[in-house]
Amino acid sequence: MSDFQRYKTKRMERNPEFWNDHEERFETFKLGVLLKEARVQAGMTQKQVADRLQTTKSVISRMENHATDIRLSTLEKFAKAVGRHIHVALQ
Amino acid sequence: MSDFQRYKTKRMERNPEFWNDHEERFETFKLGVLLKEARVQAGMTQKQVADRLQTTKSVISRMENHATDIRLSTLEKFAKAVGRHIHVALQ
DNA sequence: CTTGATGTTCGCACATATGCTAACATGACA
DNA sequence: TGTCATGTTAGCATATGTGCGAACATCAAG
Repeated sequence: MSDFQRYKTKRMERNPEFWNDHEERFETFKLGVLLKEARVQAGMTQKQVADRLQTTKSVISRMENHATDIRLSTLEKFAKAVGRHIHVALQ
Repeated sequence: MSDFQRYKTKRMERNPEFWNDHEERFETFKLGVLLKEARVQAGMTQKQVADRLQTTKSVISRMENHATDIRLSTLEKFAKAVGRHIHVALQ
């Protein structure tokens, strides 16, 4: 089971109406999964990423889980911290 | 000359120190150009895009020119208005 | 059972993107 | 010359993302 499926199942238990029509939240959640995958693939803990960004682990956790939206600059910072860079395209 | 070159030249005249070390602004400006290109290719005016988003043309102009940062949700709205969708990747 | 590492969530203060109006510049066109 | 369409910019109010500390849950190691 994917991380996304796992999350969705867990989320549904607590708050069934969450997924009804919030396409945007859905999209941004997928981004959170993307962030986590990038971090894990870099072999880093949330605290390690946080230290590189001179912030705290709670900030990183929120980005990977709760965030309903995010600024491009924040995304870019995270990407750099895990040794990547973001690519944005309109297609 | 590209839109970017034109802008840079014009911007330099007014505010030479602008480009010294603001990589982030630089990046987000390139995004502005991307937005404008997408809109023009869609054959739409700023007002037409604004109407689809139920906002004003000044908002669109700022996105294409001044914006130093932007939310993913805002980017997505713009993309939809010009008949596209955004693609974000960490590579 | 205790301890440390890791991750999650909440509440608050603060920074800043966003939405709007108004004013202005420019170019096309009658 | 006057008018309209288009685009830019500034100022303000508002919405919301971000940074932080504190409390908590889980799990592995001792």
